[in-house]
Amino acid sequence: MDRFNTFRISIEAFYRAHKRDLPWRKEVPVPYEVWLSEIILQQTRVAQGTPYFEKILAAFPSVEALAGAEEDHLLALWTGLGYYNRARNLQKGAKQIVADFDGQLPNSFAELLTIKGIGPYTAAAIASICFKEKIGVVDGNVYRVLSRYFGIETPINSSSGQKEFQALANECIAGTKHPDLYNQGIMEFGALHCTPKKPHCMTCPIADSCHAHNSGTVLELPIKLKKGKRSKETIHFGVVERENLVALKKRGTDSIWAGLYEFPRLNDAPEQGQLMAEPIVHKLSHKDLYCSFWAVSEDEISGDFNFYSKPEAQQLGMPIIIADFVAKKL
DNA sequence: AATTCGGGGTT
DNA sequence: AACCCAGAATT
Repeated sequence: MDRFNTFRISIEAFYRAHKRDLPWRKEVPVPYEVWLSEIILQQTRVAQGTPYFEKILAAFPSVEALAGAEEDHLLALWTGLGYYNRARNLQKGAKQIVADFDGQLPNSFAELLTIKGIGPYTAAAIASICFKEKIGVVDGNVYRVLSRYFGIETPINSSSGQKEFQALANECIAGTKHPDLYNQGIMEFGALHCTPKKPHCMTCPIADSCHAHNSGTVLELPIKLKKGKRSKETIHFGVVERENLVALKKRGTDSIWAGLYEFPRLNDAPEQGQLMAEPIVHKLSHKDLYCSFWAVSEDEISGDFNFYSKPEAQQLGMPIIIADFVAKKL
C-alpha cells in the first residue's frame, strides 16, 4: 500500500462519515446544477453561496433558461455575492453550451475547460462528480491538506506550485473507484477538519502519517507568497432624486463591479451638494474604497444615466454598498 | 509571472 | 487587521 492510496482511502472514509447534505448533491448529480453550484462557490464559502444557488436555480432552472436570461436579472440575483464577472461568464458559458453542445454540459475535463468561466478546478469538479473522470480538484482546501500531509513547501500562489499540486492531486485520485467521492472528500476534509487556524489534529485519522503533524509545521503550511498592501480609492457618488425616482448608471465591462448599476460618480466633492451620510470605507480584498454619497441636482452629473423607482432599481444588479443604500436611505 | 476581479466570516 | 473561502481571466 503506497502513501497515495493510504491517504486516499482515509479521505474517502472521512467523507462517507461526515459529508454534508447540500442541495446539489444528489444520488445522480445533475450536471447543470453542479456547474451552477461550482461557479457560485468559487472563492465563496458554502454557507454564503448556498442561498444564491437556490434562488438562481429557481429563476433559471435549465441551461436554456440561463442562456436566455436578461443580464440585469441575473446580476440582480447575484447582488452581494461578488466577483460579478462570474455571472457574466456563466451566461456566456450557457450560450456556448446551447450553441456548441446541444444544451448538454460536455462530459470531459478537456471539453469543459473550453467553456467560459470554467477553469481547472471547476472542470475537474464537474468531470469527477458527474462523469467519474479521475482528475484531482485543486482548491484552497486541497492546497492546505496536500501541503500539510505530504510536506510540500512550494508556494501555492506560484505557477510552479499550481502545477505541482495539480500533479499531486492527480496522483492521489488515480487509484480510486469513486472520483466523485474522493474529490469532494478532500475538500470536505479541508473545510471541516484540516482547517487553516485550528486544525483538529488530536482527532485526525491520518495524523500519524501527516508530515506537517510529525514535524510540528501544521500552522506553517501551506506556504503562500505575501502580496502588497491594498490600495485606496476615493469615490464620490452623486445621488439625484426626482419624484421618487433616482438616477443610476450601468457600469462598463472593465474594472470592478462590471455591468452593475450605481449612482453616477462625481470627480470631486461637489461645490453644491449635501453629504447624505458619513463616508463609508468599503473594504474589498484588494483595495479600500472610501465612499461618499452626495445629494446633488441633476446638472451635477453627466453620462448616460436613467431614473428608476426603488422597486425598479432592486431588479438591477448593484454593488452591495449601493444596494444597501437604496434599501435603507431612499 | 502578476494583477485584478467581492464580500463576508474567523481568528 | 490579517487571513481565507469548493478560482478564473487578463495583462
